[in-house]
Amino acid sequence: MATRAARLKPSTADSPWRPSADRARQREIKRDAVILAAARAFRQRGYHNTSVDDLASILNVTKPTIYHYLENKEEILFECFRTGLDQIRGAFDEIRGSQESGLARLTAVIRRYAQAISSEFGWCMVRAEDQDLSPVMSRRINALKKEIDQGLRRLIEEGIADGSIRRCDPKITAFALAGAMNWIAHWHRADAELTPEQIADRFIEVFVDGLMPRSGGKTPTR
Amino acid sequence: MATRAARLKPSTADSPWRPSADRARQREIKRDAVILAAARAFRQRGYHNTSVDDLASILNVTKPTIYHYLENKEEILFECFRTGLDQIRGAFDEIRGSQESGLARLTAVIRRYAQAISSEFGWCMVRAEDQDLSPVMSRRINALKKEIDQGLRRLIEEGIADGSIRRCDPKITAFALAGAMNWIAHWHRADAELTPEQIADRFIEVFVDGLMPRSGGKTPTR
DNA sequence: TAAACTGTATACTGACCAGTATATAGCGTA
DNA sequence: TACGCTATATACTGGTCAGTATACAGTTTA
Repeated sequence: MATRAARLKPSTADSPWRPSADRARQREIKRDAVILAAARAFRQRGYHNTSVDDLASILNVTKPTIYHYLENKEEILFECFRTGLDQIRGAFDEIRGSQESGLARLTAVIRRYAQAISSEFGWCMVRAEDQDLSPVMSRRINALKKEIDQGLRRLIEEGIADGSIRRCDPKITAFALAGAMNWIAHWHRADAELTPEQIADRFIEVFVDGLMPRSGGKTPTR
Repeated sequence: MATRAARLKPSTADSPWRPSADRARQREIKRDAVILAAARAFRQRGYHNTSVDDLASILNVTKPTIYHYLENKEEILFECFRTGLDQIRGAFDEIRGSQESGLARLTAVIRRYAQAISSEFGWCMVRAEDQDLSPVMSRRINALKKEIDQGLRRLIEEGIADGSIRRCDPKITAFALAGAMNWIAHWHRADAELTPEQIADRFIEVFVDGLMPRSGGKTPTR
């Protein structure tokens, strides 16, 4: 957006967009730095226990500098949220057009999902409260959340249709899956013994095979 | 505690403990009313977005009255948390001494767990942040949470030992179960189409049977 | 009836904090 | 060099809110 504005500005220099683009790039880098620092601080101390002054001091600047890059505190939270959520959306993008079974595609999404939730932005994604956001932001966030939920449900439905997933209630199953994964943000820390990949693999085992012993062999997905 | 203090106080009336006990009872009732109102308000608007003045006005009293029954805001949150958590502990108490299989006991706990999480106190239980609590309270809460987690793990281990549960990682499986259930607090509302019992039953189906179709018949637990 | 205790209110304090008004230094452009 | 734009700072404002000092009314106890 800043980049586009810079390009639209008339310029007579022989390399018109070079310096502007560079500045815009700098701006973006700094803005991202604020968002990352915020995500870390929010995860560690909570949204309400982190003041904008705190963020500024973490970044060795003062408050007005933060406000130079982002409208208000809510927008910071929103951007943290969105960054995390985009990773999960990416998981769905990756399997788009895949010819694999519904179950195989679902497990692929689960792996990426677990990674996103374990990231620095996981906490914001999971704990960003409706109540802390204006109605407008709240609607935007809920729309994004809904998209993820629908994506999970659709995969489950497709799995049922192609026979790779047992007949079940797609809605509740999607809730159970999302809940288990979102909860990772509560207990996983970078120094943990299990990597996000390992967690994902074991979750997949639990969900795919179920708790009851099977008479047959192992699942074909592993 | 107030009751005990009242009983210890020397009294010469012919029915010495009657009025005191009555007062203590009144006090308890009012204290509980504060906690319930707080749980509802916190769930609806969040802890930080609910002021003690708000609680007071919901209860048609003023702030000092609230402080007459509870030390500070943190204690209110803690009591909300504990009330919810006690319900889950009750689930474990109920199966104590049961002769059923590990899997059967686990599903029994899940049913009660789902109910507790769907209660008015579910939100507080799940969303009470470490960061909003003093180190002392935080430790107390984490000890209680750990107790639940250990309880789940033990049931899973016992199920594996008695053959009712497939061999799996008890720790991660307990996390997956707890996560799925705790997440109920995020999406379930009293007016939902599914009752907590129905949710629990479908969760059990998902976790027990797994996503992959089984060659054999249905699970014996249903 | 007097003293002590209990429950509740009014009115205040001190801290915190989101957001802003304004100044300024440096850089790009003419 | 002069102008304007960008990035950053200092210093302030207005509002919120947890928690408290104090008063008082009703009830129990002596």
